[in-house]
Amino acid sequence: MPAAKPKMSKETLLPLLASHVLTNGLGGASLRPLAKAAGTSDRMLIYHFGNKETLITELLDHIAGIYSAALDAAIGAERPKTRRECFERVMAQGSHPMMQPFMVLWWEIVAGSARGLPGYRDAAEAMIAKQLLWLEGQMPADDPDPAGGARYLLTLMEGTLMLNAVGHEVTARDGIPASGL
Amino acid sequence: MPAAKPKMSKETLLPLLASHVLTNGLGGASLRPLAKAAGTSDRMLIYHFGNKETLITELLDHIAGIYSAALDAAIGAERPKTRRECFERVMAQGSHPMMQPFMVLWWEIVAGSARGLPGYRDAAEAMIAKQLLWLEGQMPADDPDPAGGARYLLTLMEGTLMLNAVGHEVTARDGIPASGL
DNA sequence: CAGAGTATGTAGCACTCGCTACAAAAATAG
DNA sequence: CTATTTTTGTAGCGAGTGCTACATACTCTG
Repeated sequence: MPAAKPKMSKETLLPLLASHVLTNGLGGASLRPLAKAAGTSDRMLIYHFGNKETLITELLDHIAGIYSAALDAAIGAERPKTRRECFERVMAQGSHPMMQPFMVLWWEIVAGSARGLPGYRDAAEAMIAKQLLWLEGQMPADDPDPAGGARYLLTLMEGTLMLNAVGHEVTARDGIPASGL
Repeated sequence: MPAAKPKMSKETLLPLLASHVLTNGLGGASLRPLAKAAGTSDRMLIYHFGNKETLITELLDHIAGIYSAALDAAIGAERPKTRRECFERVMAQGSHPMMQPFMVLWWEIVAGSARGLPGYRDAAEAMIAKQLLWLEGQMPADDPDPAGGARYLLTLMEGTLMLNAVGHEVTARDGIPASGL
């Protein structure tokens, strides 16, 4: 017998949409390809979400949730000894090929947030807040100021990731002082 | 008599196109609005540039040139005394309202570069390289490692600007250690 | 001035966009 | 089972997309 209908809904649709957006981008996403990736029609996307804007907004929210869950799942076993070690470990994780689609999408979210597109700002804020919290939990146990250190490392990380994104890997690598942090 | 025809060409077109893109964004730019902003028709844009892709590429190159010239025009009179002073001065300049359209566009360029869109990467690379060079020239005169310091400050700056772009101004401000740099 | 090349306007093509009207099927309620 | 509501398919609308065909002007060369 043919596959039974999976009874689609926002909840079943969003993961499929997210997966499509992670590989194909967010800015150029249009209803018909999105629908095809989710096994439906544009007609049904509008039916479930009302219009494209709220679809994107809810999709961004969903993606922020995925990201948050991914961070939760990536808690290191033992705490790093130094801030530098923490930085390097987190950067290694963020540079992992598996995370690359996420990074590519991330800059699109930043761009949308900077331009004030609806939904982007909230998603970006949530993802940064989560990352900050997570980073704070990953700081060395004896760090005198974990919250401040997390903010500092986050700033360095994002600057480094951006330089990587635009092909300045060398600048990014040499931008981190050999000692200090 | 009516205004004489200014004899359009790539060179006369690009500044008008750049101005339109700076306020209206790059991703959603389409030929007809671009042409209208430049006082022409889509027909003529294709005539001069061949197709949209090379138009965007040349436009990005032109915008990188504008940015470079703006940096050249913004050389401080006297050198800062410390790296921190240098950082704060440069950040103040980058946060100036006048520069905001540039910053909004910048993240769009980063996103395009991360996604591998043609032309974006080269423009982003050029702008970062220019900024790095400029920053190096703005470092304190007695800095032991101006090139390394410039890379470090650039990393911090871009991380901070990104946090600003997504509404984490507080995180951005507190992400810079009170002493050290 | 004749002819050649360059520049520009008009109209339109094939396509995609977000979205809707209409109707039929499917599930649910009584 | 009947009646109502929820879910889905088909078809299409009006607008916008990049781009082209064709014809016309303009400008320069001989």
